[in-house]
Amino acid sequence: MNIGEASEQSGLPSKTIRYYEDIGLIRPERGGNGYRDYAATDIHKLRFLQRSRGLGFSVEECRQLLALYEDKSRASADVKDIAETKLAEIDRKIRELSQLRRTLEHLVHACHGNDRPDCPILEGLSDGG
Amino acid sequence: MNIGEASEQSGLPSKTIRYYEDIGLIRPERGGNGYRDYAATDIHKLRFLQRSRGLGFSVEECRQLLALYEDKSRASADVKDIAETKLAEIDRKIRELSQLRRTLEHLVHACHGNDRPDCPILEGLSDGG
DNA sequence: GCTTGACCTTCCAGTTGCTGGAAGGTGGAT
DNA sequence: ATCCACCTTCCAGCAACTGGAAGGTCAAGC
Repeated sequence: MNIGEASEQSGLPSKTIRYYEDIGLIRPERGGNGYRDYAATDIHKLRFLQRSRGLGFSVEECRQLLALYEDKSRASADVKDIAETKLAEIDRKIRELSQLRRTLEHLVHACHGNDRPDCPILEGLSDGG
Repeated sequence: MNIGEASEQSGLPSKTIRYYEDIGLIRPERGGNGYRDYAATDIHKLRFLQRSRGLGFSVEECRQLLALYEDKSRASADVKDIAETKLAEIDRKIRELSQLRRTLEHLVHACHGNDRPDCPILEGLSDGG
């Protein structure tokens, strides 16, 4: 599969896919013509990258997450720690998104027309939960 | 409140806080000595920025989100559209995080010791939940 | 009152993570 | 053979910080 279709399948621009190869996140085969050739697992990894990057994980964190799928990493013991740290982080992100959602919804529905500069909803903004 | 305490309260490095001022996201007062002076609402905004940035929203998106708390924006009609778009986006992010969580947990608990290069869990990686 | 040290200021350079564009090769269709 | 859409590398620029230099501020202690 060429990079164009890989781009479509993963939702990532070709440019970004090449960049991810530059920094060693993926290693597609090359055809006789020099074109990159993406296998199914490459596409899975790319989609995974597309998602986790969009969810606020850094490229290095994504590298760790991807490493969890590599055998040598999965064999290692401290990788479980990494995974559990990531799980906790994901839980926190989910909580924060839920809070953000509540705040936003409240703001849209309840605060319409209120023009005080220090709207009480602002108070709830940072309370997390 | 000086920038150091604002940094502690918000979880953002002072550098980042100054940067956010540079690009016009916040406008703290200045004391007679030239020091930035952060009010409670500034802290709320900073914490909000810390969170929404960490959740994968771009600075420009954060600017839009912050604008929802400004009166002129709240009065406008199409801002409700922005808010609803953001709500949908947040819902999507929550779903993706939940899927990422399931995948990760499954991988940690169920795939231990499996050293096939194309572990079937990889298949589930991109299926979104 | 003078020094010490922790804070603050601006400015400028470097890093990360892309993103766009130039210059040129490949490959199927007419 | 020529077209056009694809691919390649390389290099430059942008977004969002991040670090460090050079210097001002302020409360504490001698």
